[in-house]
Amino acid sequence: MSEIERCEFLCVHDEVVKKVLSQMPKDEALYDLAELFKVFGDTTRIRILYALFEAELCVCDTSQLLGLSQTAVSHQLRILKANRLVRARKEGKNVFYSLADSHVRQIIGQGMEHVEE
Amino acid sequence: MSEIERCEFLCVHDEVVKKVLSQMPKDEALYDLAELFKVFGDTTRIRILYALFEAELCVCDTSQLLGLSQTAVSHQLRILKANRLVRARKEGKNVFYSLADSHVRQIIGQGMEHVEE
DNA sequence: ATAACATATGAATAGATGTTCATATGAAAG
DNA sequence: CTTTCATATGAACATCTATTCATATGTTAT
Repeated sequence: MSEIERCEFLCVHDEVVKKVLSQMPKDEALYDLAELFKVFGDTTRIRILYALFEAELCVCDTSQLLGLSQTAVSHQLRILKANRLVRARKEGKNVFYSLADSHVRQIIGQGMEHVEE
Repeated sequence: MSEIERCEFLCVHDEVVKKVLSQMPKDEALYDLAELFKVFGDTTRIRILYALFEAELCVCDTSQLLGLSQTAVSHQLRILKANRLVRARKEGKNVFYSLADSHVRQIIGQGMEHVEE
């Protein structure tokens, strides 16, 4: 009898396991969810998002505001856009970015509440 | 005149910049926030958290439920606990973990909404 | 005490990720 | 059309992180 089987019969309450298994979202959804949070899980991106809380900003503005290189900001904005967290609006040579939807504020808001406790 | 200065005077609207700068949280808070989201940004940890949505589970249960090694689960639960996302309750040889507070559900819920759109 | 078991921990390795550097694209101005 | 500027992109490098393996801790039962 393997270690795994042993443990299963000792610890697991069948009903609980079945209940949990039946209510777990699909792996793909969980993967996507983790990918989304990964996007929030970087100081640079969080700072960019927070800056966009207050105003729409172009890449150049953002990089100066936050003391980052233009390239770094551009790379991160690309990731934010790919995950539909920001929107881009082109105006001449500039590209202005803004928050994409209300989820961004809500997710960050909840996170901040947790951190500040 | 450096590239940076050039850009600043061309793109930045002083009022906007001042407004954004004045409303940015402290770097420390933003760092902590990113650290928190980093915790959510891993498939294994998300799966563990979701499993705990439905029931309190011991390490062994969790590892079998999710098809992970005991060690991997233990390492991840340690991180979740350090970030106050789960609670531990010792009962004999077993340690039962459960969600720590309502923020966890809310943050994950918001994230799932965004992903499912 | 000793064996069996659940959990935790430390070190090592492999894979992922952010920044930088160099360069490309595309738009406005001269 | 050539220059200047804002932005984007690709490759390389350095750092971080999750898993595994080996082992330690602490609890229960014999």
